[in-house]
Amino acid sequence: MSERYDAQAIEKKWQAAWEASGVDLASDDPADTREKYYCLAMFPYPSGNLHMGHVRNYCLADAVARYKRMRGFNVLHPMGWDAFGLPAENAAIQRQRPPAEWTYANIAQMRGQLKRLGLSYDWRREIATCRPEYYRWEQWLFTRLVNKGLAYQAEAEVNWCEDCHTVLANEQVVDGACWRCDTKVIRRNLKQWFIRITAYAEELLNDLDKLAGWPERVVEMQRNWIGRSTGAEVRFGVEDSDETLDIFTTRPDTLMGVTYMAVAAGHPLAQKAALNNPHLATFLHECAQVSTKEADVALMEKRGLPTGLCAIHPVTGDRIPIWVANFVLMGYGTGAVMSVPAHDERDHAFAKTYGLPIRQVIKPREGDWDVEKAAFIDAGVLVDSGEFDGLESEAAKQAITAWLEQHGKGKQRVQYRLRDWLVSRQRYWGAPIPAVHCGHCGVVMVPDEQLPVVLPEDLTPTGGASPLTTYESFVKVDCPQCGKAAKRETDTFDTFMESSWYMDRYTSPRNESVMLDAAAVQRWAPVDQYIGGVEHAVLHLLYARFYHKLMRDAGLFSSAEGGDEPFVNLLTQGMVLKDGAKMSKSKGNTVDPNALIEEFGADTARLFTLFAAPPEKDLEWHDAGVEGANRFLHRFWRLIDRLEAVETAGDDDMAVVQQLRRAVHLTIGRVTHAFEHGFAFNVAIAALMELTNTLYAFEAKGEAGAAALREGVAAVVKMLAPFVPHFAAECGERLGFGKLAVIADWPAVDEAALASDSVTLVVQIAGKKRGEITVGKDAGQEEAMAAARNEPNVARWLENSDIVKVVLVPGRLLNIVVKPK
RNA sequence: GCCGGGAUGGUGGAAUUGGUAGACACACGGGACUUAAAAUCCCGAGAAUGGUGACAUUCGUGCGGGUUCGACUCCCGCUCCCGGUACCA
Repeated sequence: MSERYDAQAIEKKWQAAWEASGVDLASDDPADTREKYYCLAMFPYPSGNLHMGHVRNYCLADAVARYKRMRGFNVLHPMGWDAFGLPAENAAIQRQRPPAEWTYANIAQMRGQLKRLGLSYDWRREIATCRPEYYRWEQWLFTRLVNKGLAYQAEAEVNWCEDCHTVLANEQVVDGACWRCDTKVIRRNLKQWFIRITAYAEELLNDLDKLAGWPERVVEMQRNWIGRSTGAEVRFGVEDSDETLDIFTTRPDTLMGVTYMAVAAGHPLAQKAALNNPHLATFLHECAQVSTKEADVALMEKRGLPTGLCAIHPVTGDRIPIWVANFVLMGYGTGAVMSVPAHDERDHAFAKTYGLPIRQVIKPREGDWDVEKAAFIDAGVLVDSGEFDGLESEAAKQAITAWLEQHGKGKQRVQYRLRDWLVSRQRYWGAPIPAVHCGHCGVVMVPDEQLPVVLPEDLTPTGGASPLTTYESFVKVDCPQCGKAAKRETDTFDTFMESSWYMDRYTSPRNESVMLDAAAVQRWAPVDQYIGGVEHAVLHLLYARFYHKLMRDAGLFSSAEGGDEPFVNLLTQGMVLKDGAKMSKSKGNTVDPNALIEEFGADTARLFTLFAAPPEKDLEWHDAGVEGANRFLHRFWRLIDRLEAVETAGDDDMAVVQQLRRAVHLTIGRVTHAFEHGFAFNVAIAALMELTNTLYAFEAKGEAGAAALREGVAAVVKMLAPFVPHFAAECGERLGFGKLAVIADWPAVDEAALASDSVTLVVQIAGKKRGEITVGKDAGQEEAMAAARNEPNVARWLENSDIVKVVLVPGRLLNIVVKPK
């Protein structure tokens, strides 16, 4: 009889053993012939303490990594820190200490927590993105993008607080006001850095087809985000002016139905018209008081005002009033749209509100439609469209676009919803943008030999403008080109920059001479399995795909070496909830992983998070379930006690032994399936619990029974290893396995043990279950029907009916369709 | 608003992807062991009706329709909840 299962002692013991043995390290040895497997969980923001979402994410990934090692792969499973970001600045403001201090302390704290969970990382490869040896390569790549014209500066709207004199993140705008001082937020134009992701829109869209290992929903979200649409660019004239008003429309077939134009408040025409129109100027000012959040813009009341200007219709030459509308966005398309109230719902509502004319130019192919009542938005046949009358919508799109092209008033164009990536932030705790502003040379990029531009780590933000802007030793710099006194750029990069390439950097994380070592990329990339929250479905995952292609095209690796896509398979895990809401400090519904580990041990925490819900669904936290997971480990521990005490003097019923072996090998098949398809670990663990119950119920009487029992227990131990590695290792030791054997090989299914001569069929009468029969495994319809008629309940149902049809699903069911006599 | 997803017993969830709805677990109830409790082991359980009972019947996967021999699963129309919405990460 062994001692009670002592999680704390066991976990300490095995963590030390694994660290000493180096089993978790990924081998770069070219002589290592094992197939590679790159398993990556999204690295955390070092916010202070590990939360349950992290635990779930990393336990999932660790189970995959450990399983793959057991299957003989050379596994790369790294960890690091997405260390720049807003929360560090917020903490710094509150504590009046530099964000670097807080960040490094958090990293140390969280690293300890990850180690305590027994996650099998190759810690030699740890990355912190706030280190200059990491972000220098981002700066290096960025200067190349600028040279290629893939990065540029342009004006963009930001949320601005007049009082704090600073740019606000969307998160810092609460009900249209500054979160700190409650001042009404206004939109302001600033010169910003962009990366031309739209130049890659087509490839990012097309390569979605390569992502067969991604959830369909994520692919769909990216497809919609990129939002490719084909339409026409149309050039309207402006009355009494040389200017033109360019718009894009996906419905050139409705061109003859335009009754007004709508431009954004920030559009030059609107600004110009407001100069001698105080009423309009007031309206434009009001429009600037909505945050830049898309949801805010979309939900606000649709309002507008005429500019007094008129556009000239490119075909008819008609005068068309130009309105300013608050729902037209400057940063999207050309900042202007043509409005066809008869055939667009939003235009229709706007026209109704302001009494604008509604002109029908498309009719349904059959029947009539009253456009005064509602917009007709489907395709149809053109009417009141002059020479285009009678054309179908599709043909009309072609014809009208062709006409515009012939007359130099437009052309066919592909438009993306995707906008260029705004990468500059007016913040301190981020990677410096490697540019210098020179009075003589203009904007000059920092040359390679002066990289990295190191961020001073000892500043403390106050909540106003970034402390970098007033930090002389940072700002004052000689122009790299002419040598005269110049000013350093004080904007920093969006933190998505760092998280967009870390997956590739992990392949050669310590390389000081290149951003990526092509040989290392070839060895490890792309990531075979990426795991992280659904909330990253679009932004992070799109930027990372983009960045991978940028690095490829910068010549750091070829398609053949690193692939065109960074992540082959993606698992998007659900959130951890409590009382129906996402766990968060502000809601006060967090569960501290540390307390859990101290009370029950890391293995219990691991087992519960994997068992409580399927990985891709949200996990509702209940403390009670944790005890259940712990109880299972204790129960299995006692099963080994029972195995050790088994007596083998008697004789076993071989049929029963065979049945046990069948259960064991069915379970091996089910658990293996979970690892190979979809990672439904909750079901895999349930299967292991079920088998444990079966093993408990089995009583070995002789050698054969004892052997089958031992085989079953050993199989469960091995299959538990990816989930509860310390526990499994200790059980393995009790069973006499070699020191590292438990984490070294995966049990195989013995096909012979699965064989069975008979099957149980459900018998249905007209689709309702009325009984069960046991027949030979190859039984045909006649044999099954004969057996069914022998079932009293089935026979009773057949008594007063005629059989209309019989459906036999082999191995599953027999459905007898009847009608009353 | 737009894009994506979800809803199954008291609870978390399962259902081989159109074939026995509720595996496994939690909570609960009963029994065994114990002086007692804890722990452990065994058993029970969707709801309703009938039957002493084995059992049988009806209803049942958010709501309303449809397809099918058969629907949690597919189609059409809704409701509510969650994620994203470009400066949270």
